[in-house]
Amino acid sequence: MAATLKDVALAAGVSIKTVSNVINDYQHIRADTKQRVMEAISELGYSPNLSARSLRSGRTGVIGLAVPELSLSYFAELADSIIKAAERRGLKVLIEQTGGDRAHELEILSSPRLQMTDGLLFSPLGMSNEDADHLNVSFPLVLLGERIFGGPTDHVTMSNVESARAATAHLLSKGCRRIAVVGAHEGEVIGSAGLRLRGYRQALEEAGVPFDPRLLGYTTLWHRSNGATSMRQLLESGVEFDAVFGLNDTLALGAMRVLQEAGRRIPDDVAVIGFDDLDEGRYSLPTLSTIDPGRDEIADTAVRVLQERITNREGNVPPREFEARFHVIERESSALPG
Amino acid sequence: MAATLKDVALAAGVSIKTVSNVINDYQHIRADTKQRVMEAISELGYSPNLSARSLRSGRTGVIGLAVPELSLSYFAELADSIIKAAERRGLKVLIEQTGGDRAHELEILSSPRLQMTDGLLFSPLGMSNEDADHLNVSFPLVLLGERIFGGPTDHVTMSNVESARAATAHLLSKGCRRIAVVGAHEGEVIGSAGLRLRGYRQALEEAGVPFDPRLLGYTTLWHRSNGATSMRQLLESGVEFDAVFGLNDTLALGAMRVLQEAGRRIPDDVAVIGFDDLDEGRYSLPTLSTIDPGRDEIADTAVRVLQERITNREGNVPPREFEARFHVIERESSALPG
DNA sequence: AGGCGAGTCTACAACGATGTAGGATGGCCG
DNA sequence: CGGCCATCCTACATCGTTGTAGACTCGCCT
Repeated sequence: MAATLKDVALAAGVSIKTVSNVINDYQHIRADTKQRVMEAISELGYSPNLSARSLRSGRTGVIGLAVPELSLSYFAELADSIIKAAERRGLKVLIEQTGGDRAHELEILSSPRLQMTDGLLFSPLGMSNEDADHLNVSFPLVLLGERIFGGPTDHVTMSNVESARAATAHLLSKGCRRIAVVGAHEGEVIGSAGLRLRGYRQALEEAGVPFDPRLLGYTTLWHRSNGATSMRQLLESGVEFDAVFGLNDTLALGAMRVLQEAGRRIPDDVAVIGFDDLDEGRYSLPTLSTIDPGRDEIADTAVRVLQERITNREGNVPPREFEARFHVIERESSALPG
Repeated sequence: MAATLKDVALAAGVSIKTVSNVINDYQHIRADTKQRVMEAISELGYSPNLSARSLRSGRTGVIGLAVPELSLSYFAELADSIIKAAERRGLKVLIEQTGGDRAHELEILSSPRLQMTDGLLFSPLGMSNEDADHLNVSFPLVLLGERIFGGPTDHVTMSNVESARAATAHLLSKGCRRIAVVGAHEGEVIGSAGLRLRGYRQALEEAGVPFDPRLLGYTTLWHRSNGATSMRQLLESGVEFDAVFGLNDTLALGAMRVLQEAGRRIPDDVAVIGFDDLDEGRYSLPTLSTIDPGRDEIADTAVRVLQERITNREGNVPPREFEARFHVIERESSALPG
C-alpha cells in the first residue's frame, strides 16, 4: 500500500497539514522541521495521490487532445509537438481519436469522460462552421484546424490562405503557368481545401495567370491513395499542366508516384509542392517542396492559451484567433532554375 | 458549477446513496424511485466526478502508454491501434514520449505522475536487458518491444526471428542470393536488429546460402536518412547484391531512394523488403513488400493483459510472453517472377 | 508591562464519490 | 399472530488531499 500524508506525518511527528505544507513549498516552516519531513517522505517513498489532490483542487494536470487519427502523419506529428509543449508546462496529454467523424466529435464535446482533464485541444474534421455552437462548452476549449472560424473559443490555426498563396507564387516564380491542384473540395469555402484553394487563386490573380477549373483535382479524403487517384484522373482528362500543388504532402506524394509511373520527370516536366512539411517529404524521391505551417508554434500557442484559460477560468477574455508563421521550403520537387 | 450527487439527491427527494445506487445499477430500487432519480440527473445535467470516484475506488480508467516518439510512424500507428483497443475496453490512454532515451525511460518507471493511471504499456528503446530489474514496479506494467526479454512482467511482442526468416526466405524464393541488410546493430543479440538479423541468418542457412558479413549495413538509428546513408555506404563499398532486407520499412524506403538515384531498378536489379507494414509503403514507388507484424493483435493483447493485471492485482500469475502472428506482404518491390 | 505582528504549527472541515451497517416496510410461513 | 426474509432506502464513515481559522511563541515597539 502506498504511503499517505498521514503515514509521513506520523513518522515525522508533525501534523498532516505540515507535511502538506512542506510538499507545497509553504514559506514559513522551520528548517529542521522541513528536514525531518523530507526524510520521512523519502524513507516511506511517499508520493502524493493525484486523485485526491485533484478532487480537492479541481485540477488534474491533464489536458485532452482530440484528433482524427494518429495514423495520419500530420496528426501524429502534431500530437508529438503538443505532448512536448505540454511537458514543458508540466501537463500530461490524454489522446482521443475521433476518426474525423462528426457524431464522434460532438460526442466528445459532451462526454463526461473529459472530467478527467482540465481542458481540451480539439481538432475537428467532420464538424463544420454550422456546428460552431456546439463549441459552447463549460470547460476550457481551444480549437485547432480550419473547419470552424469565428467560433466561441480561442482558435489556433495556420495561415492557410497566405501560405497557399506563397506556395503557388513559388511555383509561378519557377516559370510554371499551368498549375494543377490535387485535393480540392467541391464548393468548399472554409476548411483546409477551401482556404488553400483561395490562396492559390489569389496568387494566380496577382501574377495575371488565368484560372482554369479543369486543373482542379477533386478528392474528399486526403490520403495517399486519393492523391494518386486524383492525379490519374487529371492525366486521363488530357489537360496540360507543368506543376502540381498538393493541398497536403500526403496528396502530393501520392500524385508524384502516379506522375513518375506515367513517365513525367519531376521537377523537369512537372514541378510539385505540398503542404505540411511531413518528415516523409524529406526522404521521398525526389524530396518534396512544401509549406512548413509552423506546427511547433501552433502546438506551443495552443497549449499556452489553453493553460491560460484553465488558470483564469472566469476572466472575460473574448475568443482570440492565432495564426502561426509559415515558411516555403524548397526541395528537389520544385528545384527548377527559376 | 457542475451538479453533484447531493444536488441530484435533493432534487429527487432521495438520499445521496440512492442516487449513487441508481448510477451504479444497484438491483433493489423501486422503478418509480429510479425514474425520479434519472429525471433529476438529466435535468441537472449531472455527470460523476471522476477524481472523487477514483479516489474512492482506486481506479482511474486511464492507462499510460510510453513510446519513444509519435513522429516515428511505427509508434504513431501503434498508438492508434492501442487507443482503439483501449476504447473498446472503456479505457483512456495517456501518452508519454521518452525520446528513446534510457534515463527518461527509467524516470517514467518511478514517476509519481503515473498515479493518474491504473497501469502502463511500456515500449522502451534505450533500456536493455540489464535494466530488466527496473521493471519491478508496484503498478501493473506490460512491456512491449524487443529490448528486454525474460523480464519480470508480461511482455507482448512480434515474432521477430520467425518473421525476419520469412522475409529473407521470400527474397530467396525469388531467386535472390546476395541479400544485403540495412539497419544492423554491431554485436546486438536481442533487440529488433539482433533478432531480425538472426532470422535472416537462419533463412540463409536453411537455403544453404553462405553468409557474407560485407552485406550488412550498420546504422544505429532507424530513420529514413539512416537507411539512405547505409545504402550509400553499401554501394560505395562495391559489394554485389541483388536484394535488400530493410530491418524496418523506414530504412527500406530510405534505401530504395538511394538505389533509384544510383540507377538500380527495383525489383529487377534489386528486390527490396521491409518490416512493419507502415501505411507509407503502400504508396511508395514501387510499393514496398514488407512484414505485417500483427500490430492490431499486439495492441489488443497488450491492453487486454494489462486490464487483467489491473483487475486482478494480487493474482500470482507469473509473467507471460505473447507473440503476435505475422504475415509476409508481397508488393511491387519484390515482385519478381519467382 | 501590554500589545502587536510575524512566524510556525495544528485541528477541523471540505472536495464528491462509494462501502458498511442497519432501519423501515411488506409478504409469507408456521 | 410472531418471526423471518427480501426489498428498498438512509446515515455515517471513509478515500487522501488542501483551505480556513486559529493557537501558540517570540521579539519588538510604545
